[in-house]
Amino acid sequence: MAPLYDVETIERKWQERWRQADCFRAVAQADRPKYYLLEMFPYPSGRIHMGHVRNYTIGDVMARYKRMRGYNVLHPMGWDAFGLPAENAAIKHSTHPAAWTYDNIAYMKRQLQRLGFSYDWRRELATCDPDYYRWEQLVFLRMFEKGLVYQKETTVNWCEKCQTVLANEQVIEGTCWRCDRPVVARKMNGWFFRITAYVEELLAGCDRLKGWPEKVLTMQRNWIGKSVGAEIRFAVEGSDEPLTIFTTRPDTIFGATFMSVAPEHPILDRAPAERLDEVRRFAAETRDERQRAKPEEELPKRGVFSGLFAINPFTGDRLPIFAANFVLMEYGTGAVMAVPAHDQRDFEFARAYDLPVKVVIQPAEGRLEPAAMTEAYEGPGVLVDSGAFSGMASEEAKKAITRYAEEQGFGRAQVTYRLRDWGISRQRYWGAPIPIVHCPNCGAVGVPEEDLPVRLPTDVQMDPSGKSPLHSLKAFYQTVCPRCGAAARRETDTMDTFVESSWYFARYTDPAYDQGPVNPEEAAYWLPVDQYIGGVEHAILHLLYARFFTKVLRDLGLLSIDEPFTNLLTQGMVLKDGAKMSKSKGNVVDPDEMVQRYGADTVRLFSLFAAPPERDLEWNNEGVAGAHRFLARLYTFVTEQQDRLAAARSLPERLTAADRQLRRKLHQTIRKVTADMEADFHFNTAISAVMELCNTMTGLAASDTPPSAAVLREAVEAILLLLAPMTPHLCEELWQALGHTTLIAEASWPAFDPEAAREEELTIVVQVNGKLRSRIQISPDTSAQEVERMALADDKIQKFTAGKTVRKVIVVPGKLVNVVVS
RNA sequence: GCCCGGAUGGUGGAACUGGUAGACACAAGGGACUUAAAAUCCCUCGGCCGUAAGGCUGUGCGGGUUCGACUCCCGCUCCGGGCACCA
Repeated sequence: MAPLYDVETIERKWQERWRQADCFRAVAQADRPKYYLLEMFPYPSGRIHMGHVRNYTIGDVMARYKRMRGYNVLHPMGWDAFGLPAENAAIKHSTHPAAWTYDNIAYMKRQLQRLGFSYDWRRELATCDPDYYRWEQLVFLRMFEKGLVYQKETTVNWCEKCQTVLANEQVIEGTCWRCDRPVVARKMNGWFFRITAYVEELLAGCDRLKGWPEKVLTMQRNWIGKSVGAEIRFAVEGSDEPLTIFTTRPDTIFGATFMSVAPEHPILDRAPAERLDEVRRFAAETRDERQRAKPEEELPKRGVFSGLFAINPFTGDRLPIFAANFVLMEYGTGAVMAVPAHDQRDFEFARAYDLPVKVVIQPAEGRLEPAAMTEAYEGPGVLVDSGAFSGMASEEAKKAITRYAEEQGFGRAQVTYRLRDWGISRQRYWGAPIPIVHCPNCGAVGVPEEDLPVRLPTDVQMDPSGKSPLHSLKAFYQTVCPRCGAAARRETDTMDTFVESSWYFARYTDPAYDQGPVNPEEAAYWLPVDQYIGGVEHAILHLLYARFFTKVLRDLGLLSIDEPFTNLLTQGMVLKDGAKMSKSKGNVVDPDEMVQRYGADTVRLFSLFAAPPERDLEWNNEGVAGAHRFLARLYTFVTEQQDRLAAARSLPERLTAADRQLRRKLHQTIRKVTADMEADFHFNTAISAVMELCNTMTGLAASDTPPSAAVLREAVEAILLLLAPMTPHLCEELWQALGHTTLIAEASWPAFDPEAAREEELTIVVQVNGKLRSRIQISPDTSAQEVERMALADDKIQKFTAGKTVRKVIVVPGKLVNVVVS
């Protein structure tokens, strides 16, 4: 289908006018209410995809709407420009990551501009720009000073072929996503952000973020994974050093029949010589097994007796200590007391190795017999066989037993989290250098702030192996210690790219500020972000990191907010043929092609119309054509009557029935669309309301008794204003056609007139026993008694009530009458 | 396994706080205009019965509450997402 009006000319024209008028430039004005609207910035991968189009369209509608409502709107755009794909592309195409990245930025920027998004491009930033990452390095150093950054040796995903660490998400079923070779676990030194120092505040914030989807908050809470319980020390036979375990069920401690520790647990080094080989072999096997296992696979419970025994401090029982494949060194203390009767994993393990099962909790219903149990009972109940604690309810016993352990000095209440510190070291080239120098005398020393930025050298040759050139670039890593002057080695790892995206929203408030990461005055005016919009795939990573970083920047005195994003909208995916668009499936829809064929307004309109924002959107080319036809009808209607409409002045003194009908529909539509915009971003219903209004308008205009020109003009103007945030180019064009000389982008949102919106006549539904039987027309001021009388007198209703007794009549004012008969 | 969502015509989706189910579109079918096509315009469009008027039925399934249930409650089924030996 060819475009039905000259979209190319119209859209280019208005994009140019907006640019000339500079109408999306944001300037802080203390006396005006601000609105900071932000969409997640893109990675410059090459071209924008429909997911971007949808995300940025939703954001643009809100930004334009808020402007029309009188807010001082900040709506910036930039580029999440560091990342591994640039390195891969550079190797593949024999270019430089920077060149590839900046080419992509230029191309994608043109694409975004062609869609008519109302960004303040003056604030554009790219995170690979030294003027951006120098401030990130400064924040890193301040965090280092405060102990919020530290280095430690840890296990990472390493690809031999690519000579690099892979992020968890780059490990596909145990193999490298790029070369398909198995990933190996490797101990490496790396830098960590102490996000766990903020774990309680991050968790508490989840209860206060009223503007976030509950789903995202739940995911964050789960990720943080707070467990309340107790830490208990068990003496180990023949050793001074106790074995410390963490449990959430101290109430079951009398039921412990053995102990399980992670295969890597240090206590195993103390195993008797005759068991040591077997224990070490088991640890090695488990490591391999975990390596090979698919992530979702639950391995059968296996273990090996260490030869060691622990003493239950409550019972004095001698408990064999097993190395077990299901115990994780990274969680809790890497050791657990095993209560097979009341923990499913321990139960399975006990059955597999023929270990005793001791019941210490009896449920309210029934009675547990160890021999008869086929699974553990993990629910609450009453303690039995638990010494002085017998007879207590399990919840009460948790506290009592913990208190007792504390009094006796072998335990205490303890809280454990699933959240780990954030490992930010990447053995990649295309990232922000970590501003550290490793000195043989002084250890890790921060680069002095006056020496920032530590520039990422650009005169490097990319190594086809994927190995970062920084590791072998003497000019980069050879340096001297800033503290003692000794020859030293510069850190050659770069930062995780999630660091850049953790604070970019704050930088937008003054991206050129050269006195620090954030201009305090601008930040004080604009922050926090009032509305943030992006994909739900960032529910944990980016959104949690950004929350963490906000608190860090606050504690460094750089920001004065606690949370970065007041309201969050997670938009659904764009699907084609029921599946996510992908090259391999061949179901990719190219935004450029769509824009060229139908124009930006049509693409925007369809993205908004096809589904509410939070739901997945099925792309449908026929539907796009339909959206285009709607715009074309409006265009034709206005241009055909342009002279009449442009000449029309104030409303006539006496309105005809058609005038009143159109105005009623018009003002009802303004009310409806305003409510949709304010309440829940349901643009799809807002658009359908405007479509109804257009149908009413064109229908009346073509009738024998058309509305007057002035009323038509009022309707057209309102339609244009209501659609302006969604399809801004066409609305500007038609706004001008009506004779306006100012931009609709700078116009005010229309007000609705309740008087004009009021119905002159209401349709009341009449039911008999809840079934629709008739409709009656009444005037809005008819009394309930009168409505009831009219309903009962209605012919059709009489038919259904004849010969029956009317038991009850329910009148819902303005809605319906239900006659109950029997 | 646990935690969230969701299920409405051929399709995408509407339905306020329990009050006309299917708005608005798309597709399909029929018609008008045209030499023809495109574009445009008009009509039909959940299912069953009926020439019609109208009736019955219908929001994943089974119960319940209510004058009245897509909406609330209880019990399931299926689909999507997140987490997952987390002690």
